[in-house]
Amino acid sequence: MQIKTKSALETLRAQLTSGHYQLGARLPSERSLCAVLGISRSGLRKVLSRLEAEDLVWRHVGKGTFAGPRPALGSESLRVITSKTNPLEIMEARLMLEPHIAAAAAQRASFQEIERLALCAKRNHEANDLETNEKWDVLFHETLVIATRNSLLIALYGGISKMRLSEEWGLRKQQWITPQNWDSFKKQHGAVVQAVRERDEEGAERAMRDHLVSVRQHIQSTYL
Amino acid sequence: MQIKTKSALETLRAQLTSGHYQLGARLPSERSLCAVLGISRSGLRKVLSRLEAEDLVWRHVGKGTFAGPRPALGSESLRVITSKTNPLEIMEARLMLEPHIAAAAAQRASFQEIERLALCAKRNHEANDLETNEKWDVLFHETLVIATRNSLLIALYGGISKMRLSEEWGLRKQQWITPQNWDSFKKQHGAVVQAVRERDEEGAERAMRDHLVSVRQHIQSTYL
DNA sequence: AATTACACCAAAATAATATTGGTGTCTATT
DNA sequence: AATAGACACCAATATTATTTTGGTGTAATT
Repeated sequence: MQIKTKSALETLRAQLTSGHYQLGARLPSERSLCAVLGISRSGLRKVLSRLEAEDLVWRHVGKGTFAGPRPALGSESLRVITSKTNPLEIMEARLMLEPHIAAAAAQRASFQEIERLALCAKRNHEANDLETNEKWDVLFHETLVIATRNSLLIALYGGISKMRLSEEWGLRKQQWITPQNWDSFKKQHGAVVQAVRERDEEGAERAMRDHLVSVRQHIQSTYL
Repeated sequence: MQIKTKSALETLRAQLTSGHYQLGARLPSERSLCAVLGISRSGLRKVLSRLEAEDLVWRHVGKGTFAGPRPALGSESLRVITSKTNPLEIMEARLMLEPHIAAAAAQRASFQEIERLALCAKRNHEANDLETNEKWDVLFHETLVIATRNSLLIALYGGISKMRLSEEWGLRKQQWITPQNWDSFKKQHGAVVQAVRERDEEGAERAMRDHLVSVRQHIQSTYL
């Protein structure tokens, strides 16, 4: 490496470590930065590659060069996720969230929401095709999360709902739904509704966990 | 209402109830639909307003008119949520998710991820301004969720992260961050890292819950 | 009095353009 | 021979412009 590019490297590294560029801040584009430093773009790119290896910057086509380590998260949209996730991942996420959601709902649900919950469970069981069944089931769990009054939770859960209503998901469900578990799911929904109605937070949490564990079990048995 | 518009109303209603338009399907634009039905746009809009009141269609500017009831969830973007939520809501959501995330991470984190975790905790404590501190803290928790290997969880947590990095949030944080708890937060992060390193799922879960409960307590004390 | 025709608005989708990092080649310099 | 520079081109992304959509009001028409 020549003296010119070497001095440029040290200049940049000094600026990055000294806080001249804040964490996450965007550096000038390569085309303008190489002019400022008085070196060619090829030379600058070697410098940047090295700084990237040191986790002092990270780069992305079309975006630019940024100070700090590469953020591994937040870049992917939900659509991209749909293709990468699988039913077991979804169940893991639901098992983390929904029992607590049920508990919070038991604490805060309005009378109207409880009735709506019961209606969803009823329609879900009455449904005579899988698509309608799934729609009411999704609505059941959505109603529950809405009852928590937590707008962030509601927004987050929207991601799960969208995924469940996606087409790829629908095709998969019929593999593990059978007349036997159809009936046990009905009982489990009923248990959740009753616990919420009685403001029994622990009971709602337990009933929801039982339900989701049961669902996961059926998925696992058909997938493994 | 004249006979022409009345017949148009019934035509549309028949198509909507008979399944000519599937649930969620998009109807032609008003400008083309009124031509097809042979009525004026003003007349068509009255018809559509009535159908909307009957929950047979729902409309949105720039999008179009759709068959079925208006979807209650998932329509709001994260930016909208940011204005409606508050620190306590965020902490409730984090308390639901992150202890379980920590447990899963303790089970699956790679060696590299554990080192990165330790680095984030270190940089977080070294930071001498609140903004940098918060950024490393967010990175810490993001690394943890990435270590779960669950792409859905990762996507969902992205919503929480974005909210924490929003400007409104940053202004609030300095109200509850003090030199005293600065140090206790450091110890709590260290406890999480150590538990993950020892593959102690229960310990990681407990350490994370302790940490978040502590954070929530500081928020509550300054807000109430 | 109801309907139509028309003009305009803001939200949203779509299309077009510009910018950015990534890559290779050829020339000039050392 | 080896390195640095200048250039052209690419694909991903951002930015800007344009078009389309439902929403609203007013005047003319029937």
